[in-house]
Amino acid sequence: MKDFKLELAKVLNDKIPSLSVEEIYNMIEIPTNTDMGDYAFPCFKLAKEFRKAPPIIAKEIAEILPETDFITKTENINAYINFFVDKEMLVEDVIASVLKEKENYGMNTSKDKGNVVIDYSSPNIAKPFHVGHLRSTVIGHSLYRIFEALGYTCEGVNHLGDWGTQFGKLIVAYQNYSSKETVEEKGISELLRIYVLFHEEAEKDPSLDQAARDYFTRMEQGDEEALVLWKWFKEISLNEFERVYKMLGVTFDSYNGEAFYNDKMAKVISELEDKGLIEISQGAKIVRLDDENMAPCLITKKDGSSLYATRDITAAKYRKDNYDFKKCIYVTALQQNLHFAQWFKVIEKMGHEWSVDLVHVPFGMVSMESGSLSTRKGNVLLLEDILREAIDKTKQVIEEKNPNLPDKEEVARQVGIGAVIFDDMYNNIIKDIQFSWERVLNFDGETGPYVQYTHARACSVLRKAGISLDDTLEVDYTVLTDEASVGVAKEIALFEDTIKEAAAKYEPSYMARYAVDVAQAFNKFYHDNAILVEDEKVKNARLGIVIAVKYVLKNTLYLLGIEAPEQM
RNA sequence: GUAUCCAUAGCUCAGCUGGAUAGAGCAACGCCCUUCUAAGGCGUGGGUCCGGGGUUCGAAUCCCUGUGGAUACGCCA
Repeated sequence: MKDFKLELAKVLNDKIPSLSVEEIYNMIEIPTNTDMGDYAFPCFKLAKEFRKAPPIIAKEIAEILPETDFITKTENINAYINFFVDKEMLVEDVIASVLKEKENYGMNTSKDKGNVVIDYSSPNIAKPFHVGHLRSTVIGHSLYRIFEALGYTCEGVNHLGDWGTQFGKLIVAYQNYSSKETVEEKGISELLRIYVLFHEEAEKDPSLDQAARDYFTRMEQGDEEALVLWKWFKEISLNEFERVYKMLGVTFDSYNGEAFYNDKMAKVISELEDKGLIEISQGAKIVRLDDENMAPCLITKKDGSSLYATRDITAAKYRKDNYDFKKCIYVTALQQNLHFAQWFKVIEKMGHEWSVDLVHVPFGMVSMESGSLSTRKGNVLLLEDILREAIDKTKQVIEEKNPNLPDKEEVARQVGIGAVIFDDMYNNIIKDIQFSWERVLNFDGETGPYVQYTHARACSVLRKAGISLDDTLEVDYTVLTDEASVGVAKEIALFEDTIKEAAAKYEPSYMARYAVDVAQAFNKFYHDNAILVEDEKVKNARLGIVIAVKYVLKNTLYLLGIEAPEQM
């Protein structure tokens, strides 16, 4: 695809040699108002060099610019030079390349950019999967696909919270308040019940906490009895998680959780000691970070057992050794900022230059009307319940709008879940979210179902047209110069840049916003232009747009981890 | 107390590395289905961009400061 902006930068560079093509490229803007042009070049910055007022400079440059094939009109308003690109060329350039590349449009399949490790979802074993876990899961999964689309090879790691003192708590709780039969029968909900109960009881009787810590220490020392229980709890949880992942369509390449690093930590601790970073403080091993204006990073407790940071440092080293990553991305809540800042710094102090490739992607908190989520307090909203509710709502809408739809169950699943995923990533991920049934179950406006609906609409037209996506379409681009058609083409042209920006900012929301932009442009086009008309030339040209939109919407939804049903 | 994050329309938010009259969606009201899916399109109303300084030709955007909210700060993850 041709980069008109770059071509334009070259033309301008010819008259403004003091700036590089790249500098000019970065100065070129897209006007807020489309009837001011397709591109604009502001001349304010040239004032110093030319020693003239910006509007005069703009006027002078505009006058000496050579004629080019792709610029039809150059207009000078104040300090701006506005350019109008040849509409036919623009539309042809964009639509033809989508029709040529088809489902690979915008997707770099070369896999030659190196490895990216993405650590996401990472739920704690023995706790149910609630709304709070959705964000990491869905954001990480989307980033995975975004980086793959840019040519990276991703390794999706579910760093399960399957190690730590909470298992000591769970074991103590199990022994005190439950039985083998009850856990077998009720599964994770029983584990949750006794976990909550434990915390209530421990407030009254602190010796329970001590007992829990002792049990965890035994686990780290390889105690059989403790490990059998631990393994059992883990299996129960994993079964539950798998069910949710399947619903969401989320996958992982590795389930190496915290326990996986149990036998690898000693080496790291001795490395820290060898490098003189460890200090004993109140019986615990710590790395001081005073010079960084941060609290110390705790490496081991006074009883010698490991901590969160110990396992993260160990895991990072393991990943570097095994994946030789270009980046290692951690998708976790903003609350963990300090934790990541601390241990990233520890890695740096160890002398590993790859510490700069460790990236924490923080997201905002999810709360409910009823207050903050807390597993320990039992204030949870299960993700599965939300997904089910969304699917049910979708079924109702289908019965109302399209009762003859084939495959209703499957479509309801795709749309209901798409709605939940889209809602979670529509805003910048740093924003806190207060969970709202009203918002999640709203399918109008800037929502997942709206984008899916637009895609299904495009598919419907293609079905009615009786053409297959494999057919080669003769498109006469001269009939696609109306505002709505050009509008669609311009949106499509932004696809690749949007993916790059989404990756650079670790913001799947860019893709969600983009999906809506494309859908809006297409719906306007759809409304303004009859597609299946008598005139073959017009029909084929407009079908070209429909096909292009279908591919772009489908790919954008894919990058968000959302399915694109052909009918709904 | 210290650190980090957030503050834009009634509500939820966009606004890219500062640039031409601050944009969407929801909600409200009005219009458009004998025409390819109305989960759609079009229109109307609605804004001291939290306050105050500063940098700049130019600030919602950058810097400082105040206010309000959230979160985190040693043996949880």
